[in-house]
Amino acid sequence: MTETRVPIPTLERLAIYLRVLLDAHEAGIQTLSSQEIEQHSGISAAQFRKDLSYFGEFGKPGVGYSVPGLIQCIERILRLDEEQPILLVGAGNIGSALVGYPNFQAHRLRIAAVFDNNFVKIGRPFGDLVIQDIARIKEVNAEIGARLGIIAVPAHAAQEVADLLVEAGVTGILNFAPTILRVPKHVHVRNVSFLQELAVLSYHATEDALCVNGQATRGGKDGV
Amino acid sequence: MTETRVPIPTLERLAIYLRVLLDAHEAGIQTLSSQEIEQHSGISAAQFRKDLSYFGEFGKPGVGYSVPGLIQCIERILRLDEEQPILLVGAGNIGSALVGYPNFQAHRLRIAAVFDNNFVKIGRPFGDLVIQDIARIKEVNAEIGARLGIIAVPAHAAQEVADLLVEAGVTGILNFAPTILRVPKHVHVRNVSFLQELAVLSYHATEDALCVNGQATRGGKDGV
DNA sequence: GCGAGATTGTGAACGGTTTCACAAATCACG
DNA sequence: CGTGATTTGTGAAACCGTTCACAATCTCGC
Repeated sequence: MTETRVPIPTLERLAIYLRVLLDAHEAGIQTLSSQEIEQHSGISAAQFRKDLSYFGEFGKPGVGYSVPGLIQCIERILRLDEEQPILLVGAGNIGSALVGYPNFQAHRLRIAAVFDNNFVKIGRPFGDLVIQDIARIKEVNAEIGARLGIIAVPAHAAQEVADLLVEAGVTGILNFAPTILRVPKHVHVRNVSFLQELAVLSYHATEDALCVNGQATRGGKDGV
Repeated sequence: MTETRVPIPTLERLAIYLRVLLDAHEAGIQTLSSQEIEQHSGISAAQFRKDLSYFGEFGKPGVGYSVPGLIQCIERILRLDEEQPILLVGAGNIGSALVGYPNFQAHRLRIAAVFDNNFVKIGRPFGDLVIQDIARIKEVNAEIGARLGIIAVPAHAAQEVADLLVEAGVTGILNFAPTILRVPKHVHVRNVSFLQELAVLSYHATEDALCVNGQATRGGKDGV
């Protein structure tokens, strides 16, 4: 284990391994080999071992990995070993789906507060929470101390919300708005774009490669 | 432009360029250089040009790219130039957010039918649609002819739904359930996992590298 | 206690994407 | 029409992540 920076894909897979391990744990399985993890995760055994090697040595040669042990380790790595409060901004459809999302709990992720700028919504209940005024976000997070925030507002408001989240002390933002966010260097952003995902699928869904080369260039005329 | 397979990351970025171009178009801008696209998308100019080069030549040296022209080309590439019907399975929170998602329209993506297996829900309105029995999905899609499907059901039901979608003729699946789906080779799956995204952010949100090496291996004892 | 069998951790090879750098193309303007 | 400034498209180089292959480690049964 050399002191390299951990690749993002590795971190993403870590969350997958964790899910597999939690399932196995629930099923009462005590030990799993990298081979078996491959079967359950679809990720190659070699990849799994390499991923873990960034963080240390967690298995026993000839045996495999202790399920409860590895769960603990991965949770520690991902900082999911203690409750991780999250600020949600945007009490619309997506926000609603998120507060109702049942799987957060198992990973100790908890939406600790919801904000919106719509005066009609402020004060109304939202899941177990009450919608608060976005203007008070900094003040509220002084209590909560959340480092994670979710942006579930329309694109045109997203940058402003991002600025507020950063000011409130958030260093990780999950962004559902289809916009590029400008944030300070120490803040991490991950974008979730349904459109992007569907666009990629749309491309693949039709296999005939209808190339549009020459035409395309000519199409440019109307713009110049 | 050689006849290479297009990298997935390129396709993902194509959707981003398209968004930037649509914004520019709305603002009345007629021409954009790769440099300007970089400014608006956060993706390097060289990357942009390389991405487009997989599909042909769309720009004019010394000038840049015609905004309306390039919009058309990218839409054609991504098969977003004509309406793309989508089957949604799962009339829960996430499904609800999706039918209410306003940005699909601009990309000609349309959720054409919603399915669920809950008898209480079947027949009820859902957005502009009526929830239909999942058992009839194949029959219904014989009419619609959708090639894209969205899985927004609990993890334990996801594989079964995937099988039904494939049988109904879908070749691209957007999966919101936290499970690995097994599908035939010709079917493409893209997973959206809030947990995974938040886990990655959670890792980065705390910068102190608390390594847990030796301990971890020992922690394994309780499992073996 | 020892040999057979299993599985890990990791350096090295590989393959694919991104970045670089520059020739070719286009336009503006005198 | 020719020169200079601009920008594209793309081969080559650099970079990064994945796959491979094997020595080191551990367990089990005799």
